[in-house]
Amino acid sequence: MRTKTNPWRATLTLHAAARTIPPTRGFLARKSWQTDLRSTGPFQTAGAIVQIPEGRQIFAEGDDTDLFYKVASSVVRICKFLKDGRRQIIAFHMAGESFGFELGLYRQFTAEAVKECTLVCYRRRNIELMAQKDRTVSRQLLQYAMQGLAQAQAHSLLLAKPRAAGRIASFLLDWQSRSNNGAVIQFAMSRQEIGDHLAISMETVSRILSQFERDGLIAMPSTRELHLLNTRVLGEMADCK
Amino acid sequence: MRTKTNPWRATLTLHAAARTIPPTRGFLARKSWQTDLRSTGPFQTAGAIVQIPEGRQIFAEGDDTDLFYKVASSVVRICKFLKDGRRQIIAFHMAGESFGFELGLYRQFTAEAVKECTLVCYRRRNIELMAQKDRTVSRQLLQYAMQGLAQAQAHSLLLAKPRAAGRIASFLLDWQSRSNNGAVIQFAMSRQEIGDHLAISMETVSRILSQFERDGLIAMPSTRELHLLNTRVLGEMADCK
DNA sequence: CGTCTCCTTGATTGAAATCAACTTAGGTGG
DNA sequence: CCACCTAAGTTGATTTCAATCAAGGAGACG
Repeated sequence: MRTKTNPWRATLTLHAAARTIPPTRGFLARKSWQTDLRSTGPFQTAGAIVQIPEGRQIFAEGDDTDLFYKVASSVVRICKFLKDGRRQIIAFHMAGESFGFELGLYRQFTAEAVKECTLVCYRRRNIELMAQKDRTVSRQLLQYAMQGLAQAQAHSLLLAKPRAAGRIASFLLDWQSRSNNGAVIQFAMSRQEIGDHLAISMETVSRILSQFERDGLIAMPSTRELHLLNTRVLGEMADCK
Repeated sequence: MRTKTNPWRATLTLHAAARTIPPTRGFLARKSWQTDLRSTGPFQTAGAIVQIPEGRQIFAEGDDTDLFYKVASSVVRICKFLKDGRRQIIAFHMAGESFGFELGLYRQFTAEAVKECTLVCYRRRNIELMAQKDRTVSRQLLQYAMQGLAQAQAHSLLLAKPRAAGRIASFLLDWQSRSNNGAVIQFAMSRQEIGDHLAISMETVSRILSQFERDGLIAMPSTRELHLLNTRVLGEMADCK
């Protein structure tokens, strides 16, 4: 092994295990299809509930796109493993958000549980059949796709920011608005994961969060808990840098 | 910087049946969830042809999302004007590609003609009504949204590249595959526009293209014409940096 | 108590932004 | 046709910011 530690190499070994352990298709086929009490849409009766342990892969690049998901609890990361060894996290999804929608027959991205999470899993084929009969289903599908599009575009705008501080400020405000938890943010993900999402190094994430704290913009009671103290200035940083 | 007038609305009233549009191709051409409406689709009779002069705005941030478009000729840029004065171009669209699809009632982005261009314009309300009756229309809508999603995700991956050379190499290869013109690329856009798309400065774009030429990766007979000489090495740069 | 992982902080290096000067291409009118 | 003008593009010098390399600290856990 190398002297330099690769924080997600551990997760990579989990992938290998995950590929053999949870046989996505058979596993779910055996599972009884049950009603998702959290869902309110027309998909209500179509989902199966799945539990995924921390760090475990949900699907991998190259898999069939025969299933898609909705997060019931915790956080999921959607990532791409690049040839140069980097991992780019193109999205985090939290409770209520759907993911796993893809255009082609095979997946372009890998999905993994950031922490142990509960998902509702839909069989694409079933939903497509439903969409043929039920107009509300096809509208819901379009809605999901458009939400994903808006999120991806927002992420492009974030990555286009020239300064790391601006990206982190944007990320904090976005995360706050999505988690609906007031000024308090509970991070499920590590500094490394934040960095892989914002395309900056773990060290820079740490440095800038420290700087924000020194400037009185945030408070960090613990490494994974963060209070936004001055959203106005954070917003200015997000807008301007 | 640019004119604020919207002179194309007048042109809209002259309703002409949309002629056959070049079919979508390239990385978006996938099997599933795809409907090809190039000659028989219901969209064929629903579009109005519009001509937009160079640099002119097609729609602006804040406008109603009551129309969407397909490019018949030339190139369109979709951009966001940021508070710090920067312009981020989130996408270029070329012949055969559609744009202007947005989730909400009001636009998040501005569209402008890079060069004088011809568009086919669809009224969203009409298409939605058609989608209620015709399943192929609703599938086409979903298809458009998914294509936009895939493109936005690809752009996120591009912007996440840490080195400017990698972004430019990716951009060149993407542009080549979309323009279907062999190894020759004709740029409609300026260095500044490329920079605004890749989130790097105009000067760096110029420097790196010069470097590529010195390294024998490309040839530049003129500033807007570019020949890819070594796509293998360009591909490696796109992958690795 | 040691060990591991995650996080923080410091020192150095490297790449791109910025500032600035200069060149080229394209258009206009004499 | 040329002289001129302007916008676009190139190249160089300097500065700035974040990556990298390196070391140490904090918390979890057996």
